[in-house]
Amino acid sequence: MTPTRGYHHGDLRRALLDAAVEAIGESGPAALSLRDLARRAGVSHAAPAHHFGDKAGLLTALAVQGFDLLAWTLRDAGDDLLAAGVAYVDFAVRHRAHFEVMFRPELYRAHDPEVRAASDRAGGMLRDRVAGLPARDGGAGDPGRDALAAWSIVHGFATLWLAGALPPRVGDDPREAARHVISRLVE
Amino acid sequence: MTPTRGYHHGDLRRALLDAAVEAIGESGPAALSLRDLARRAGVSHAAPAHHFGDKAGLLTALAVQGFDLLAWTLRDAGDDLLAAGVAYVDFAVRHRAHFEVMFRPELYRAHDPEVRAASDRAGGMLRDRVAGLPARDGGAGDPGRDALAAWSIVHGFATLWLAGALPPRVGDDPREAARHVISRLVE
DNA sequence: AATACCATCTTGTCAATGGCAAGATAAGAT
DNA sequence: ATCTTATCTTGCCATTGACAAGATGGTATT
Repeated sequence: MTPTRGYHHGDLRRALLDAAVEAIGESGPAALSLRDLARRAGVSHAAPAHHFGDKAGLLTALAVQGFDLLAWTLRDAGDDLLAAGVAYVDFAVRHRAHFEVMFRPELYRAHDPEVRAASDRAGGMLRDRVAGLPARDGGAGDPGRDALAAWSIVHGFATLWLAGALPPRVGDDPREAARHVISRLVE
Repeated sequence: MTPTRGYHHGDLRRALLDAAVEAIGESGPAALSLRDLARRAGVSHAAPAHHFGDKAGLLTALAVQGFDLLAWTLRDAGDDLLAAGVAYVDFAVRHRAHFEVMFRPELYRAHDPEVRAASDRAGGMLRDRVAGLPARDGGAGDPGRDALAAWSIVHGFATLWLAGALPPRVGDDPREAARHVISRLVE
């Protein structure tokens, strides 16, 4: 697969990020070990430091990747808020490792300009979808409040799903379950 | 304060849990160190093991404590769903350390019977409050769906608040902001 | 082509941590 | 008074994150 033969790996940065996604998927971000990533990539224990500085540096890169992925996912989901909400939940489930890091700012450098930029891009996508919401019956729909409510409900559902906190009744299809929950807000 | 003079601490278990709440409040659950807790309590580095076995054991005890606290908080908030929702968010902010552990099952033994029992008690409180929801206009309000939507929105808002992910616009009063968000669902 | 330069990766080391084992101390039970 | 048990300590080991110093190989300059 990877043409890694020589002294130089060739694409170690990407390999380490991929390994991190795999490792976090297995044991969560708290149990992540740089030395384990190095072993998975077949390099020495100090190789990751060169590319990311320290563990927070690696997770910062992962967070940037995650926010970008989320922005693209929301863009591709189209203009409909329900569809965007389902896509948000689907992203959390399919890219669990990224999602779990993104919203745990104590694990990485959340003030990093790249993180801010990518995070703003994703946030903008979500806000744009909320703007299409019909004003609620009787009241003037405050877009800020609506966006916050929409973000909260999809983020909460995704988080509870990932935490395994939901009762079995909810089923095993996150998209289907998310549709039901979100439609309670936007119907 | 604590009569700890002798060889035996007297109430080490409680002291360690208190220290854990303090430490997690400072640096999050991932950075928690048993040895640091031992230092804070003024005992040797191996003392915690006797009471909790290992780190997961200590966090399991903390999760039980947290779910019980949450159940009491919801009970005291009264029957109104809006009030219960605000209380949920308020709990997350005021008992941040407990909350952060409770919904991170990979950190502790989530299948522990004591955890299950306490978690069920808290969940029951929330469901009882949702049962009082008026059926939504036109459709038959499915209580399961309503409960899931209500839980999702308050949990999501609380999580985003704690993560510092919300824009400054939202203000600095979580109860006030939560009231606005939740009323978008229950109005 | 020879040299200098620099990014990449390795080896070696240190302090801190989690966990285990064995022992010391105190408190209560018989 | 002795036995038993719970509680806490000391000592130890493997693992980890971080740092320092060195090895390797590609790239630019002349």
